[in-house]
Amino acid sequence: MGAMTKRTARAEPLSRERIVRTAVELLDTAGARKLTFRALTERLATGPGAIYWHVANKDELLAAATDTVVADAVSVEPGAGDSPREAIRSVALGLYEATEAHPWLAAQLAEQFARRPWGSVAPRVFEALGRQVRALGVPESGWFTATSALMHYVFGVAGQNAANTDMAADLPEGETRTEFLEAASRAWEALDPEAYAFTRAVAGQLRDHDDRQQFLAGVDLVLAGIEASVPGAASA
Amino acid sequence: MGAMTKRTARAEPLSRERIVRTAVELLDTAGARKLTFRALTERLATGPGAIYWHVANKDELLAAATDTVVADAVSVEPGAGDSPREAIRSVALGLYEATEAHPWLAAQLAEQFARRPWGSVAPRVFEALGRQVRALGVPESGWFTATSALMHYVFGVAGQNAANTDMAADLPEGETRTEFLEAASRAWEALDPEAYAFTRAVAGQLRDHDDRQQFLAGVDLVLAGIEASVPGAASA
DNA sequence: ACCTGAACACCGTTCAAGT
DNA sequence: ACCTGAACACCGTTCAAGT
Repeated sequence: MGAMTKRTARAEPLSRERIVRTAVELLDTAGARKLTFRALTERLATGPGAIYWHVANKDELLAAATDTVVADAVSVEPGAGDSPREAIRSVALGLYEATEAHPWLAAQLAEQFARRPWGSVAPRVFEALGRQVRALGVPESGWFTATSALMHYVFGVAGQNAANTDMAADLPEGETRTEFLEAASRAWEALDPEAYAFTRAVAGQLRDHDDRQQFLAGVDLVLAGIEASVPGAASA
Repeated sequence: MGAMTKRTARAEPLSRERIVRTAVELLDTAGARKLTFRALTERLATGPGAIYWHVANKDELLAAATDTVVADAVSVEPGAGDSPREAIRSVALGLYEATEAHPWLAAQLAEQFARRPWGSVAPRVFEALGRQVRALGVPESGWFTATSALMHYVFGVAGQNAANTDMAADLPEGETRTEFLEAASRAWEALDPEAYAFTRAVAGQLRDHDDRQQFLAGVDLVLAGIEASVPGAASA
């Protein structure tokens, strides 16, 4: 219509922060595979060169996007009256919910943590979980092992559960989580009875489980293992 | 030299199996980012169309490559005299070592398991770990939770440790694992003393830990949590 | 049934040139 | 200091055509 053809909000000047924010939006709405510099330049109404002035490359952009979201998820302070155990559950749940809200996050968490453990993402998660591990009474020599185990569990599960949401936006469409689990469960039931006796026996649990409840059950399980290493404590 | 210019072994005809095997070789030697259809056609001395006749697309090729390697890693039967606990450790260690030998594997495991849990990779791992979980005496209602927790831990750690090897082939070169941990540890020590008190305190453990030993310590920790849910058993 | 290879529709990244 | 946008060197995938 008329002289103004650009439909993008243009008041805000380009900045690293705005680029990262737009990247997160694009990741959330279109999926990881659709985050391209082309799509970004279109949304921001600039050229690729402008983006490269603020951001070194795509890897750095993904790292920054991941960091923003994780910082947000971890920033929720546990309630003052919470036991360490409750605090760990709430930190873990916060990360779990972040991966639900941002289906691309889980894969990026794994990627970031693996490729740049010195980056900002790992310390954030490590710190949030580790403080509560310490409060649990774990001796200092066990801090690293216990916190690592917790973190790996959280990342692992979050990755698996989130991906299905991702698929809905990315691959076949209209498939709900229930249908997805239904299909997976049926596939497990169709496995060879001898070679896959255990997996077949557990197909029903795969079908009926509730993701969040299952996630917390696993956190409790790891917590039980950690608490077993606490000198004075009796098991809850 | 002379009339024979193609240096590739040509006796073997093209087949899905040969394509997958070549893909694994390429992944191992050149890294995940260098596995392209271009590189593949060159090594196999064909055109892309030939590959697409045997394999649907790149995703399927990666799935097949992952499946081969996992099948191999999991195929090692635990010793007849092993306790379930020892058997779990040896299955876990087998997967850990596979990700050490194939640095690209960890990321693919996460990917495969997330995007296609009905695929062949997940059941293989689930079955190998789950049989021992059952042998441990875990009640049936806890099989899924316990096995999932174990598997996620194994994948999580494997991912983190393997990536550094990957980086050596992929990003900056010449960096050894020790130097890598040294740098990460120093970065953790330089964090803000208030916001990152725990992470700073643990920087030394990051620097000094042995990957494999740490991995097994985590497995033991999760095992302790699982055993806490076994009715009759006393803790080891 | 199996393979060829040109072509298509994309990528991330660079860089001379502008303001 | 910040931005433009054409150009470069790639991708995965398709498909008419061959044998």
